Amino acid sequence: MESTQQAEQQRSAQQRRRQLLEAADRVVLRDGPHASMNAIAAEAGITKPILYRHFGDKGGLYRALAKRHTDALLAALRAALDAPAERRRRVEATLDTYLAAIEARPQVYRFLMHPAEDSQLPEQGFDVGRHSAPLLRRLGEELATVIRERVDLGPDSEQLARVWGHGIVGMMHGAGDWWLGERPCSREQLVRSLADLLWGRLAEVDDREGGPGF
Amino acid sequence: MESTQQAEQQRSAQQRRRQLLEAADRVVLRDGPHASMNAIAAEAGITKPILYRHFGDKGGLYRALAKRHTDALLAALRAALDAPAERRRRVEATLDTYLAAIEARPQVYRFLMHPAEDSQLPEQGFDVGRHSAPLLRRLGEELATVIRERVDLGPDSEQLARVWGHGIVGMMHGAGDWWLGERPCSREQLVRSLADLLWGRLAEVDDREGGPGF
DNA sequence: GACTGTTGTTACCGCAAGTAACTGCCGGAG
DNA sequence: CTCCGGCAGTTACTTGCGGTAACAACAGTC
Repeated sequence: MESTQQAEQQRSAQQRRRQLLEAADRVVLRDGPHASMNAIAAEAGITKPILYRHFGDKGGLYRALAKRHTDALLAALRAALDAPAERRRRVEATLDTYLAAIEARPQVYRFLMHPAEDSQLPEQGFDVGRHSAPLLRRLGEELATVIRERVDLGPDSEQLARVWGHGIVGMMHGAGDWWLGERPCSREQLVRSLADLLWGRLAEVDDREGGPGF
Repeated sequence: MESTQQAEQQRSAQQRRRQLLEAADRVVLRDGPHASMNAIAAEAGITKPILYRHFGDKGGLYRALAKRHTDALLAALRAALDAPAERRRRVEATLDTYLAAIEARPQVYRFLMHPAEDSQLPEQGFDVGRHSAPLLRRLGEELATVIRERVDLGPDSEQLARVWGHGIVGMMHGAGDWWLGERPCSREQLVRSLADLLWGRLAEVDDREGGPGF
């Protein structure tokens, strides 16, 4: 016991931080986003104040935790997004990568989508329109960049690319969340349906005969 | 008679409940979703236990509060969705109605998007894929119904309509949230850009010459 | 050996959710 | 008139969590 304790003590602060993050990860993935600091500290074999010395407050710990997972997922998505294939294939690969990730580790997904919890000091009123998780914001910007670089949108391409980036990410998120909860179809089918939507099938298909309004 | 007495009591209880909800509304819209039960009770001129007698727990109060606003917004959106106009106009009107609503009352928006708070007993692990606010779920289903009824999608129209419903709602939500936070363009422009996206412009536009991957 | 920084502890504060137990009131029964 | 059951409302409490202050051991340094 003492030897391992001493060995642990001699490690650098960075390594300690990683250790703590891994312990926090285990607890959060087991108990959900409402895991208490006490529980995390206990899992790490220490007590609360040490966590606070390393991460400031709970928001800091959660932000650090979220950053790890976000970076990992973003790297995977970047790979799918940058693959040398035609556009439709890239879009499908990216959708599938995202959906496979949230399907494989739904607890991570649930944690990542928690919008910053508190972290809101009483400023004035409260910050509006910052519901989305940082992951979605980063993803939207990333996709906007890719669109801007790869697609020729004519004038206003800057604005248009950003709108589309966040819109497509939102579509992926919304459909993915619903799908993960109800599992109404296979992943391949979902990917194809969403790609079809983006490919304008909504505009092409006919109205039903006898529908109201016509 | 007992029945009339009970009816009167129920009626007054209903009125009281509405009064309390209105007070809660004021506090939540002033202080944000972290308003304390004490504060709400004080605003209503009473004390905590009465709130608990009426709503069970905080989740119950918040659910009742959210239902009011969700119903109101859904009614407005249904009107836009059912208007007798061509499809593109209906889509734009619906998008604009939603965006105008979140623009006009961002605090309501912020409150509605809070995903059910806790309310999760430790079953096994924790419920996966239920991040989205009830509003978004209901909206997605609503839109799916409209699509299914009005558009001829061939086989698998059931699944396809639901995927598209939730996907489009997610797109609206994601882009709307980002737009509300950064205000990068006018509402009209946002509406048009999103409608363009849905109308397949992404599939139509050309790649940039010299891009990677080709 | 005293001086200082790191790493850890215990014990506490403040605050919010939720509850138990009491009080005052009103309308009907004897 | 009096007594009594039920309902609105209160005070005062428990529990649990985020966050912090103050203290305790141990390392290396002069």
